[in-house]
Amino acid sequence: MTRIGDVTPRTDLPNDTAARPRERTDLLTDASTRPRERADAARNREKVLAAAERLFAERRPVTMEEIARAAGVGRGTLYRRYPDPASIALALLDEHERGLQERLLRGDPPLGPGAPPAERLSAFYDAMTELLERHGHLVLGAETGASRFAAGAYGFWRAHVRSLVVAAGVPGPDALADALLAPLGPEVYDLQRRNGVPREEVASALARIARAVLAPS
Amino acid sequence: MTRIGDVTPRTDLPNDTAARPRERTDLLTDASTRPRERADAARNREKVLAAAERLFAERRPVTMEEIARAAGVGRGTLYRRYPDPASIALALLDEHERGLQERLLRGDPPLGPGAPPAERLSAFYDAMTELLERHGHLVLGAETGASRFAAGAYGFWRAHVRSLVVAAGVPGPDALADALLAPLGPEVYDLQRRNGVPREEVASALARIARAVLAPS
DNA sequence: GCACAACCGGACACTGTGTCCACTTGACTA
DNA sequence: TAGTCAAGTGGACACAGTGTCCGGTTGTGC
Repeated sequence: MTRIGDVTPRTDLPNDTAARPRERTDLLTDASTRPRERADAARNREKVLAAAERLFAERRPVTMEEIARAAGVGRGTLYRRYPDPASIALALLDEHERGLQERLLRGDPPLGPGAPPAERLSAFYDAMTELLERHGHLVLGAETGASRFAAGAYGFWRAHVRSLVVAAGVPGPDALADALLAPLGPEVYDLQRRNGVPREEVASALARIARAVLAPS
Repeated sequence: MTRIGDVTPRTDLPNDTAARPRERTDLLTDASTRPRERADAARNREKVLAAAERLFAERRPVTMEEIARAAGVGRGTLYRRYPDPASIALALLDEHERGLQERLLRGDPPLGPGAPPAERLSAFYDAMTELLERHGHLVLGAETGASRFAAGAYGFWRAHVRSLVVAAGVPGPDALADALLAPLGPEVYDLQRRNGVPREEVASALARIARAVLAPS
């Protein structure tokens, strides 16, 4: 199956992913050949993103209509770029996830290559809880429920965790990868924080799982 | 906090829970004092439940309108009993979950009391995957996303798992309980099955986690 | 067989969706 | 600097689903 080396930080498009989700030709044409974005379009994209960031931070769910209104933009304009609110949250989230993905592939241990699998998984958990802490509202907006698995990022996280399971010599990596990723679902993290469990405690519970499952017996 | 002994299999109403979610007085009046259900009402409830069972099995999401139409019943009638499709799925799911809860509390080991915590958790995972296998469509209809935690059953599962963590002497039971329950989210299980992982493999991956985390070091 | 409470179900007002298209704007050319 | 026209804009529209309301109907207990 998929090996970690096969996976690029962003499996779909080089950039502007969610902004042009319907133009499948983007998969073939690179940024230099397609006409550059017009000034009014860029201006509106900024307005939309800023308004959406604000709305996601204050409540859920956020509707396309609300975003359009808050951004002072027509509904047609919004739909031109984004098919739904989740894809807008995803666009906002994109660079944060990308940074972490970069660190996983080429950063220093224990997050990056070099450390034992149990330590790498533990560090991954820690980094993910930090990302959830900082941008949880966006993750909840973008990757809720089953749509979480459809988002490009999940495939990356999964390939990473799976490779760690394999490296640790633990059998059944396919089933384990999803199981080990499940506690990072935004709803779960949100529940724990709401129940008064601090981020550090969540991270250390996950570290315990990581070490128990992947540590050499 | 909550100890396992405090929790009854169904934390809310004695029966007919979802059927009368708005009549808060039911919390005080017992079944014998309230007027018994009329024949036509009972007939319609059967029709609604049967239609909903069928609809949930074949696709999602299921709307109130569809259920009403399929059951040959007016929308007002449907809303009289159930506030939304999830509560209908919950009503259908209720007895299955209740049976498992009973076995956890008073059944034979390793599911019931008596076995070591790691084995009990492992058996719980196994039973839950079987429930998901059999009634996954209902669980997906009833306990998707964050609403899963709001459902009464989640509190029960959580109290059970937490007590096992405590019994095993593992620190941080509050954070661990939710983390250990996360892989049983219906979306996660559904994803794994769709990816071709058989139920047995999911169960054995979870068993591995259970033993690694709770086994005496 | 009567009275009345429980129940029924369609109509209504409302929110949000996604598409469409006549109009406007701005980038490029001559 | 003006002209051209594709790209971009935004409001109107048709639609789907929600949740409530209330006049009419049906059972149950007396």
